Amino acid sequence: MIEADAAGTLAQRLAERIRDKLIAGELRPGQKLSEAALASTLDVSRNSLREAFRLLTKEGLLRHEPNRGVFVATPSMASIIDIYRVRRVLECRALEQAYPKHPAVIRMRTSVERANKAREDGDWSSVGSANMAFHAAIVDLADSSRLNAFYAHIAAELRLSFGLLPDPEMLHAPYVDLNANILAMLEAGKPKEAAAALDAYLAQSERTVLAAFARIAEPA
Amino acid sequence: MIEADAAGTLAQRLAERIRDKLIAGELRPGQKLSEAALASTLDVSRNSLREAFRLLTKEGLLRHEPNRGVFVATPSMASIIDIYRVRRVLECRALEQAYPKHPAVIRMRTSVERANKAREDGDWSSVGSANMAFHAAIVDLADSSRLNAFYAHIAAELRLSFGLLPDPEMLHAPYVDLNANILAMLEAGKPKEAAAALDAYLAQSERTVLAAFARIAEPA
DNA sequence: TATAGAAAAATTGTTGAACAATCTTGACAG
DNA sequence: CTGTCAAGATTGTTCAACAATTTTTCTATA
Repeated sequence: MIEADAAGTLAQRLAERIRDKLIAGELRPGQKLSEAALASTLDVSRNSLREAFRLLTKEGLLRHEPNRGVFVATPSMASIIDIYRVRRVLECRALEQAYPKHPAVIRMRTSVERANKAREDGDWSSVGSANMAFHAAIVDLADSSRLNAFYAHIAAELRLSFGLLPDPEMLHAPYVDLNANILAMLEAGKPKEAAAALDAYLAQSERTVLAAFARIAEPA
Repeated sequence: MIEADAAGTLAQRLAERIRDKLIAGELRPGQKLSEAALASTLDVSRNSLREAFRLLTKEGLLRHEPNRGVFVATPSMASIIDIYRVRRVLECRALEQAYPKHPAVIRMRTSVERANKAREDGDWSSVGSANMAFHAAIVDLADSSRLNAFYAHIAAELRLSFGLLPDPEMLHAPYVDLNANILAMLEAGKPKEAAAALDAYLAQSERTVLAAFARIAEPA
């Protein structure tokens, strides 16, 4: 893996670079992205950058105000609540209706194992990645490429919110065991119970994120 | 309402114009959209048109093959099946978990009434519109702007498939009464039953569409 | 005749400059 | 202090050009 991101058109590559900066926290929410400045920084033309902006705006990562510019999307209580509603619809339904021998179940299991190992090593960042992979695998149970793509956007947007929080990785840590439980129920042929557990998981996670967000949003 | 579509940037307006042509059937699936030709037809620059292409590609209405061009998305059995999977996840879950006094219920009712009236008048096109509105209202029960936006894309893509079929509006006609039943169950405080009925509805609709599609796809 | 391959043409990818339209800033008058 | 208006900066849009890639055309050869 020597190559960086040499795929497709320049706009796509640009979108990827900016997306990385976004989830890496290099670009702060609400920050304005000047066309001229960014174009010269990234050493591309304004036209190409604008195409990338259109891409990222459609993904919900940027906000485009005509004649005013594009800004990094700013997470809010409302957006976090909205995102968790989406997660409940997609994940719970996919899990509830899942075929217990679906290939994605294997990915769920490997994700749990990776998370366990990472937790032992104290590698919280990897715990977070494994957790995200676990939930992406759940959505994949529904066998729809459109749902997968949509969930990828939602997950990226949620990561934007996480980036604002202190100790973002720690948010995932408590849920490793819950994931294992959910997986066990599914493999035991009890998808309904697994879905119920997932619903509880999401409710708890949502409360935690909202609380942490409220703490930093209004320190008044 | 004299104004046509004077909102936002040129790329957005272009996207809307092309989207309209797409669902109106003026642009055929698989057809290549030449940048130079379309730009001169629509009397805009290639750059602006390219921005619009990026928008519509993200919506799933166009397909972008780097260095080869953009094409009108071509419906297939696989895409129809995928879309109906999405519909089941979004609509059934939203209905099942719905609060019976949610404002969207009113829109569901007016949609049913509009469909009934249109059917009496033999206005099948309006029956179709009312039917689409009914299902959009169902998704709105989940109270998520992201789900609403996603469903709008899915609906537009499905309409692309309908456009290929003979008597596309007739596809909606048989379902007016089923919608009324679903609404009645929801208003009677039985969301679970309503969701089950909707699931059956979608299964039947999917079969019909697939059968019609198969008939025109391989007339060998 | 068929076909592989090279040359030519057409199309997409990308850039830079230019100007119009709109927004932002800041000075100034009341 | 506040509202107005001009100046400056930024986005919106177009155009022309060239590079990179694909498609088409044509030819030489088996």
